[in-house]
Amino acid sequence: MFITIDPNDRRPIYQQVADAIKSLIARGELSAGTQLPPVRQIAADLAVNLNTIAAAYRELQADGLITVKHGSGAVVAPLNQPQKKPDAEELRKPLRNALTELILAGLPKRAVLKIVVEELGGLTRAK
Amino acid sequence: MFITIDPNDRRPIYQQVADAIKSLIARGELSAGTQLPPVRQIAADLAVNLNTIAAAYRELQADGLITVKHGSGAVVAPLNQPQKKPDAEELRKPLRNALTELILAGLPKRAVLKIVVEELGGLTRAK
Amino acid sequence: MFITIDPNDRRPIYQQVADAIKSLIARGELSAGTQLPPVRQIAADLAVNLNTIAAAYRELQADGLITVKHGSGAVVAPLNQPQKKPDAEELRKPLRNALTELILAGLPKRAVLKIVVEELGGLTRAK
Amino acid sequence: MFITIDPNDRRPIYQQVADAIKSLIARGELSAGTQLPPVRQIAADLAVNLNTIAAAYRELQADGLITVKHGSGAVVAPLNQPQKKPDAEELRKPLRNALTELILAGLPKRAVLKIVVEELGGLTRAK
DNA sequence: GTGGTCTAGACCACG
DNA sequence: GTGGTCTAGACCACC
Repeated sequence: MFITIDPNDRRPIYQQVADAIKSLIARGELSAGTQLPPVRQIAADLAVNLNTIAAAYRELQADGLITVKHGSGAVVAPLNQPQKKPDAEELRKPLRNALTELILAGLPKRAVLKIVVEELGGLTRAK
Repeated sequence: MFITIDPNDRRPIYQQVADAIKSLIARGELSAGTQLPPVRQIAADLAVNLNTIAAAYRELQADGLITVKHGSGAVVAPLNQPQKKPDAEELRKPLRNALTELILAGLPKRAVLKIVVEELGGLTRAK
Repeated sequence: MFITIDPNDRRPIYQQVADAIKSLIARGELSAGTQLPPVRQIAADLAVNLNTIAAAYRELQADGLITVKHGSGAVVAPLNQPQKKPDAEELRKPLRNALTELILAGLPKRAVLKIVVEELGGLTRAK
Repeated sequence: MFITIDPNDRRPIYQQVADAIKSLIARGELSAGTQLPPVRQIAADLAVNLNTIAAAYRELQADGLITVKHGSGAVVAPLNQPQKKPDAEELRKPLRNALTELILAGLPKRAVLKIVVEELGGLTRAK
C-alpha cells in the first residue's frame, strides 16, 4: 500500500488518498475481498489526521468500492456492474476536462491519445 | 456563449465557468482574438455575483488563455506552445484519475477508449 | 511579522502584502517550513478585510512561494529552482524600470550600484 | 521613437508608454531639448486611444522629465538635479522589489549583480 | 463602458 | 480553527 500525498496538489488530502486507493483497485493491486489497512495505520504512515483518512474511506464506501464491516475493517468490494450508460454527462465531464487541459497545454491530439493508451494500459480491472 | 453552472457539481462556480470557457476555446467555438463577454454580462446571465466571474477570468488569464486589457475587455489569446513535456506528472494525473473513474464504473477498456476518441473529436484546437 | 501598508503606494493592498511577505522570505526572516500567520490575524493586524489577505496568499501560492494546506495553515515552500533563464525579458524588465527611475532621479551610476549592493546584501536566500 | 506595448504586461498601457519614454531618455536616445512626437502620432502608431498617450505625457510631466508647451508640443527637460537622498525609502522600494523577485526566482546573487551591471551599462544619462 | 479592488458578512470544506 | 467561496454593493483605474 504505497500512497503518497503531494502538498502542491490542489485536491484535498482525503481526496488524494481516496484517488490513490481507487487507482490501486483499478490497477488490480488491490483485488476484491482484500482487507484494507486500518484507518489509524494509514494516518500514522502519512502523518495526517485520522479524520482525513476516515473521510477518504467514506468516499470509497459511497462509491461502492469498499464495504466497511463495523469492527472488522474495510474490504475491497467486487467489481461494479456498469449502472450508468457511458453517455452519462456526469461520467464524461471529468474526462472532458482532463482532455481539454491537455489540448490547451498545446499537445497535439496524437500525443494526447498516446498518453491515454499508456495510462489505460496500467488499468487491469476491466472486463 | 452558452455556459451553465451545475449546483450539484462539487467544483466552485468560478471554476465551472473557467472550465466551460476553456472548453469553448478548446473546441474552437472561441477562436484567438475573439472578444469575451463583459464580466457583468456573464454574471447577469448566470445570476451570480460579478466577483465570481472575475475570479474565473483571473484564472484564465493566469493560464495564459486570455489577455485582459484593463478598460477594454478580454480577448482569447493565441494557442499556447507546448511548454511542458507530455511526461509531466501534473499533466497526466487528472487524466489518470478520470480514466480510473470510468474503469471503476465498470466500463470495459474499449468503451472507455471509444469515449475518449469521441470527446477528443470535438476538440479542434490541436495541430 | 511586521508588515505595513502604505495608502500612498499605488499598488493594491493585497499586492503590498504579498510583496512584503516575499521580501521576508527573500531575507531569510521566514525560512522554508515556517508557518505563516492565519489570514484572519494579518487582516486584523492591518485592519483590512479578510479577503484582501486571502488574495495575497493566493498570489504567493501561485508563485510557488508558499504551500497552503486547506484546514491547517500555510507554510513557506522550499527555495525555487531557477526555471527561467536570466535573459528572460519578463525577469529583467522590472529591474530595468527600477534602475531607470534612479538614474532619472539624477543619481550617478556609482550611487545606484551602491544602493543595489546594499539592498542585495540583505537578501540571504541565495546560493 | 520605437515604442512597443505588450498586452501580456500587467502594467496599464499608459504606464508602459511612459516607462518606454523614460527609458529612451535615460539611455540618452532622447536628449534634453528634443521635441517629442505629437500625442496623436504616437496614438496612431500604437493603435491605442488618444487619452492613453495623454496620460503617459501627464505622468512624464509630473516627474519633471518633459515640459509641455501649450500648442507647441512637448520637449525633453534637462537632467534632474538629485533632490531626494539616495536613502529615500520611496526610491529604494521599487528596486528592492525587483531584486527580491530575481532572488526568489532562484538566481544566485552573482547572477543578479551581473544583470544589474549589464542593464546599468545602457543607461547613459548619469553624471 | 471595461475590469480591478475592497468591504462586511455569511457559509462551507478541510484537518 | 484553518483557508476557500460567494454575495451585495461600493469605488477606482483604465481606455
